[in-house]
Amino acid sequence: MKRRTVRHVTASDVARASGVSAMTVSRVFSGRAPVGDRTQRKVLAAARTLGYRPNQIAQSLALSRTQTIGVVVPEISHSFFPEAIRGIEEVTYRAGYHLLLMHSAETAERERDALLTLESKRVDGILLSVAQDAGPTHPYRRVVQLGIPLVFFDRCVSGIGATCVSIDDEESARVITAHLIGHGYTRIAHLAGPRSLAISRARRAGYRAALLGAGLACDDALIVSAGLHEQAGYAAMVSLLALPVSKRPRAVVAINDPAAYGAMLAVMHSGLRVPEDVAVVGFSDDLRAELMPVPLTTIRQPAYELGRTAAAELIAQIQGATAGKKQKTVGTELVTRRSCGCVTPADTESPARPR
Amino acid sequence: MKRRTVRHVTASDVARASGVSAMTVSRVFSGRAPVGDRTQRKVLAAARTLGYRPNQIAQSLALSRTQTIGVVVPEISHSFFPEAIRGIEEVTYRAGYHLLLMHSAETAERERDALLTLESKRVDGILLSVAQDAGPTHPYRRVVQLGIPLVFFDRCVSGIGATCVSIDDEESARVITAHLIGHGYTRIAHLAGPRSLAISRARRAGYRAALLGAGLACDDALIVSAGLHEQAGYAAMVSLLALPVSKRPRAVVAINDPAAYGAMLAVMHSGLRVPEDVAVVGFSDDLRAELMPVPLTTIRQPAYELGRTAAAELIAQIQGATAGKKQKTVGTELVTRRSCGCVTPADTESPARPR
DNA sequence: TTGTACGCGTTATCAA
DNA sequence: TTGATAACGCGTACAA
Repeated sequence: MKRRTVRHVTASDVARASGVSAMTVSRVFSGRAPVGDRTQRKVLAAARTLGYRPNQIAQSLALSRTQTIGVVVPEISHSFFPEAIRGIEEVTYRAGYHLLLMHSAETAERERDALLTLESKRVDGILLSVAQDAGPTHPYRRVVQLGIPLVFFDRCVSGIGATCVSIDDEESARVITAHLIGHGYTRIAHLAGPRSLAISRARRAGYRAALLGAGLACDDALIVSAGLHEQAGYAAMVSLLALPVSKRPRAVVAINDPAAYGAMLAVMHSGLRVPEDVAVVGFSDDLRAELMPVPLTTIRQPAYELGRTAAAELIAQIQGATAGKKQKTVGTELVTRRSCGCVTPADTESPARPR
Repeated sequence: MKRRTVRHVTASDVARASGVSAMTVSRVFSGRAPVGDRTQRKVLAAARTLGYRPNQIAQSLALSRTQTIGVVVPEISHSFFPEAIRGIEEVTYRAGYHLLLMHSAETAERERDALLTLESKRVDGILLSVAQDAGPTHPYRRVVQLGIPLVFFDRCVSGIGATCVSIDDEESARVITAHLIGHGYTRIAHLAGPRSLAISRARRAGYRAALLGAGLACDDALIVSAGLHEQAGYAAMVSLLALPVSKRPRAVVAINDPAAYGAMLAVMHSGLRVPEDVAVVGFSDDLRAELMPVPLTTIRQPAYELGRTAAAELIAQIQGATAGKKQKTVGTELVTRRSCGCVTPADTESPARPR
């Protein structure tokens, strides 16, 4: 005959049991008020026997503070985001904040929904990575105007006064493209991401900058619009392979690792070899990069570090720091493996040791 | 001169602006009460111009319901959990619940902490996967006694009256071991997990059952205690390879995929081949299984499905269903790849098509 | 159909 | 050092 409705012990219960007022109980638990030594012991004893835990919902209402941070991600299981979330959690946990995790599923509608919900739930701040098909209207602006601290991570929107923590996409794309150029490639294609995403535009710009900086022509026929996934990379590569042999690229800079993987498969399925016939490089260094049929040369995105940085920045803003830089970047690293054809076999012959 | 403290629009503000009482505003937004047609329009108009959103903290306090579910996971970025969380999110989102994500980092202390916090935050229910070094005291019992619905997923604790959703570890381990036996292996080792985990015990039991069921001896020297990670698998395999050649196993059943990966590397680093000299099979089918130096034969754990099932079960309990089965299992699948030496090369020569 | 009074559990404020 | 009271923003119960 269990009662269904949970009956929780309140401060008044503890107060009654220990012969003081509810206010004193509150003081004991909040810690920041003078309480008599004996009183304190009495209260704590009563609280222990009754199993009292302060009701954080009531606290939140009274204090207008929830100690909770909303995290909005476009994907949950793409390896980048779990890592970033781990970084976020690491920092927020230490600072005494908890995470409300929302999933936008790459859609503008669910992202908007998530923000409104987080507003209703009165989170103290929001960390957000923009959905791929974020629409034209910006629900972010409302958040900023309400005065809710907002920090974008990885995928940002500029011009609305929110801080952005990301890698330097343009510079990183320039570096990896220049790496190919430095090893003698000249006909280099780019599997570009959706134009709606700032990272797509930045990476494309870096790709162009590298070509132009090396005095190479930038042939628009070699820039193919793709999505962010394997299938899209596969399809885009197929279309590049359909070009006349003389126009066919000898190397490909993919928008990210999954797209690079798709491209790699397309090359192999067409009977060509990576990197001998077509070199492929990615962007992300997700878990699988090292284990692909041909280990992938890519840009390592420090997802964990990025999450930490974004979280630290948000907490600083919540705690009233005068908003610092609007743009923070965390460093990336070029990871050279076999797929770019720039390494001697000996370097990568034996499988990596466990890490 | 922005004010730092967020000033939110309340129901009273809307009431004043539309010439009704706060109660009527509440009725309009909760939907379940008779409200005059004209009144409704007035209220909605005022709410829109003012940008009113109900304060869910206040709602929660009044209703003793937060529409929030706590999710406690021991690891965030191990590929299994992101997938499971995605399944959980899918179901809870549709049912109008939100997720408070807590990370126990495989420690009993942080797990306990997480549960107390979730209690304080008055979540409507909790989904939990047990930490590896969960101590002897069970903080779960308190949760159950308080009447907070609790459902374990993947890693469970029995005997405290909470439902458990998991795969049938014992049966799955039996199946994959039997698969090896069916292909002629007789000296089969097991890289076992920590005894403290129920899944470790179950998988070990399945391994034994397969051997005994086939009339094979179960040699304790071939059961090596390992952890759940690459390094542990590597070390355990090294110790097996140090056995006299006649006692050395021809096949290894690892507790999970990371351990199998470590074992595979150990075999290769010792100059032997997988599967020709030592066959290796795993358990999990994480993302990397397909892409390992030798593609890994393993048990596919439907993490997504498991998350969905656990979430659905929890919501049913929250909504007052008489607690159903205490134990639910979701099906697994044997995924045969090259590492077990049971497949002809032709089957796996070309890389998989994109999925 | 609408409004008033009160409670949810806590904290800030002021008085003792 | 401690207690009484009001307030946080909303919903239930009842009255109008």
